[in-house]
Amino acid sequence: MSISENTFTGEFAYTIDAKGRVNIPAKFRQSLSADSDQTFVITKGLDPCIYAYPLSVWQSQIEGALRSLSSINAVNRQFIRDMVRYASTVSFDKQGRIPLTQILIQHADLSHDALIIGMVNKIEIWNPQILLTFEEQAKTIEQTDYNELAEKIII
Amino acid sequence: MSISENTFTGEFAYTIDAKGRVNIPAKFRQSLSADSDQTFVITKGLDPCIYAYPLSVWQSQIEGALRSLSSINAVNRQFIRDMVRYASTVSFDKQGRIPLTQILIQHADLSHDALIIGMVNKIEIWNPQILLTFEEQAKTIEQTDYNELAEKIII
DNA sequence: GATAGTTACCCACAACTACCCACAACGTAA
DNA sequence: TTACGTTGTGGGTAGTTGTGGGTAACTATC
Repeated sequence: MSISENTFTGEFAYTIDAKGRVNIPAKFRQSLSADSDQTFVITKGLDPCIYAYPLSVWQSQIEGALRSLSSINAVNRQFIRDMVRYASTVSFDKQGRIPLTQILIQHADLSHDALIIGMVNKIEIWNPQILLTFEEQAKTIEQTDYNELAEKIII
Repeated sequence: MSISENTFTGEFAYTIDAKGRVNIPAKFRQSLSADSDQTFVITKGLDPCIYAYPLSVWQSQIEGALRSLSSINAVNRQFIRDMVRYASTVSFDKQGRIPLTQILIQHADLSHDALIIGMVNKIEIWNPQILLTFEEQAKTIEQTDYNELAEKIII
C-alpha cells in the first residue's frame, strides 16, 4: 500500500516522433517498475484521447469482466468488440517510450505534441489543442451534476 | 495465469490470397506458442464472420459445453449441429497463415481483404466492408443494455 | 493406372518493427 | 564550477513479419 501503487497524477508535455512513439513520464514508470509491470494496454478513450492502463489493471478489472460476458447475447458481443478491438498491449523501450498504433493516433487526432495526463488508475494521452477546444465545449456540461460530484469527492 | 494465457486484443488488416490463406497476427501466434498450441478450430461466427478458437480453448470450453447438452431437446440438437458442422481444425504454416474453408469464406463474405479482431479468448475474421454495415445496423441495438455494461466495466 | 484438382510445404523478397546507440538538456551534488 | 547521472528525442540496423508464388505429395475420378 505504498504511494507507488499505480496512482497516476499530473500533466506532462511530450512529443510524438516520426515512428509514433511517446514518452511515458519517468514518474509514472517508477510507480510501475515497483509492480514489475512494464506493460500498458492502450485503447480508444471515451473522449477523443488515448487511454493507457497498466497491464495488471487491465487484466484484473476489464479483461476479467469481459471474459465473464456470455457471447450468446448480441449486445455483449458488440460491447466486447468495441472494447477490445482498438486495444493493444505495448511495453516501453529502454528509453521509456511506447509505440502508438495508427488507429489510436487518428482517434486522438495526434500529430507532433502530446499531453499526458494522470487519471489515477489510468493515463490519458491528448492532443493539447483538442483538449482545449474539448474543455470549451465541456463548459456546457450539466453544472449541477458536476457540483454534486465535487461535493461528494473533494475534501 | 501468466501473461500468455491466450488473450487476443487488437485489430489487424490482412489479405486473403488466391489459395484462401490468411495470416494470423504475429502477436497472437506468440501468445499461443507458449501453450505449444499451434492449432485453431475455425467455425461459423454468430455474426457474419469466422470464429477461430485456439484448440485448447475449444476443447476445454466449447466441446465440453456441447457434450453436456441433452440431445433430447430439438433446439439443442440444432445448435450443436450448427456449431460443429462447419468447424474444422487447422494449423498454421511456417509463415503463420491458416487456410480457410470455402463454406466459412462464404459465410463471412470474404474476398480479398480480411480484418482480424482479437476478442479476448477467440479471434474473429471479418470482411471490413461487412463489418462497417454491420456496425451501422448495430447502432439500433438496445442502448440501455449497452450503457449498463459500459458503466459496469469501463474504468 | 493415368490424369486433373487440391493440399501441404518450401523459398524469396519487400516492408516494417524492435532493439540499440548517440546526444542534448536538465538537475543534483561535491 | 565541474562532474555525473537522469531524462527526453532522434536515428541506424538487424531481425521479424506479411505476401506472393513454386514444387512436390496427396486425393479423387474415370
